[in-house]
Amino acid sequence: MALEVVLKLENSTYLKDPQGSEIGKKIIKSSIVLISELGYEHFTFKKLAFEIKSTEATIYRYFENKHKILVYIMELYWSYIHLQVLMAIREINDTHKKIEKIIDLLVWEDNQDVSFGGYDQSSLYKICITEGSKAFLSKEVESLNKQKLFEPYKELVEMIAAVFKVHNPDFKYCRSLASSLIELSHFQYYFMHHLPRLADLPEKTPKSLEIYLSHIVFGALNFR
Amino acid sequence: MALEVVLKLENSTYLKDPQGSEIGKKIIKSSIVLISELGYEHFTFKKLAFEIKSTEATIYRYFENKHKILVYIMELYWSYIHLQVLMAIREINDTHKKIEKIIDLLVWEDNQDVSFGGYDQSSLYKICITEGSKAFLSKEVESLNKQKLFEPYKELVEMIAAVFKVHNPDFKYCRSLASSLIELSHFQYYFMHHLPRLADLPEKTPKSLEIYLSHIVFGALNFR
DNA sequence: TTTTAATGATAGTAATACTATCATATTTAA
DNA sequence: TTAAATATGATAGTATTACTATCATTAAAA
Repeated sequence: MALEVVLKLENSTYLKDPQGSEIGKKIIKSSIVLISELGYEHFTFKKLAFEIKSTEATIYRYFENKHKILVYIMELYWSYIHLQVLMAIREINDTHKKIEKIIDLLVWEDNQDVSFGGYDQSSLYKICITEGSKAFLSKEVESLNKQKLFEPYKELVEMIAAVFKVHNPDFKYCRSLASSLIELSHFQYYFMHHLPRLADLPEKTPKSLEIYLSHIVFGALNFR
Repeated sequence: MALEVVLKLENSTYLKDPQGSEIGKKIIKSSIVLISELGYEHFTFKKLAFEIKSTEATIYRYFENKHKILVYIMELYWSYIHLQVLMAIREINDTHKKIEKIIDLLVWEDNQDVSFGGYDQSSLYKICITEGSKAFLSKEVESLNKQKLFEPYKELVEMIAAVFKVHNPDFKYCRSLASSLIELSHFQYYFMHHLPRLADLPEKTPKSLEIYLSHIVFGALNFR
């Protein structure tokens, strides 16, 4: 299956819509590869300009600064997961199975078979694991938040929380559990690969991470 | 109660031990205040030098770069929590109560009454909430890890994991649960204050966060 | 009291994160 | 078809950052 998906982001993450031009698309594609290779801190507009065979000036016409590019990429990720989850759980009736599916979609295999905007899937996953939280852990949160930059994250959390709510209407922390699930799926993946003494997932398989996350989610939902 | 605690860190976080001189202590104290005020990204050696009425050159004799200062501060935090937990749970026999105490110590009230090294407690907490994960989410992890820079975090996780293991010897993810607990205590605190739609803790009280974390931990430990 | 170590003062460099300007190419609209 | 608008390229320049290096001065230790 090769499904083409194009997600349109509507907010002030960018100055000029990168989806609207060839060079804009190259900016996003190359940013994803570069940030995952160099790490966010070592990623610069100069390196990106060289990569897309253009100039810094051009990039600045699309994005105010590199942080906005990171936020844009994370918005792509959140919207993408949102869409994937929506499509996948539609046909499932059992909430337990829905939740298992959500966990499955949050933990990516190396071979993601759904192409999406032509972006490098494994680079995108690397970024959301290692750089994702840097999108909102900054002094500028309040201002970025006012500009609705984290809307896709919030919508994803609310959608997952709604599934939790159906599973257990008495559970009071559905949103917290949803955001915890998303963050933990990244952090535990990172720990199992880079700081293994902070986790007990020696096999380093997506499956073992999914089992751990299931314990967390169903443990909390079925508590008491 | 005013308890004086001095923690000695033994590794290559620093070039010259900041605890060994007045100016060294000022570097740490002011870094804690400055990073919490400006955020890690806007914190520079120049601003720090101005604050301690010294020069950049002097700071470079203590720390290679600002990232090492952040790691040093996080090591202080992890060691401090470790010590607090050790002292607190010694006299508790019931593992359930031990775990509740751990959660209590991870979530700080505004008025921490235990002075520790003369550092500003609320600034230290702010840093570990907002900047903490930046200490290890970097391309340099592997190298920093080889230099044993995350040892205090690992020891804290292993200590908490040991308590979980006594509570439920069959639970297979004690380390992951411990690191999850620590990270979630920071992230959910951050969400409840800055991105409230990602959490359901409208009261924004330490207590409500502790209750949520208890659900996660005991939910997972008592699962099935 | 002499050596050693710590700090201060100063200078300099390469890279980063921008801002600004003008020319040129391309697209669109009158 | 031509004029106007828009997008990009080329280039330059600035303030700040993240260092490295050197030498003088001061304080502490032998």
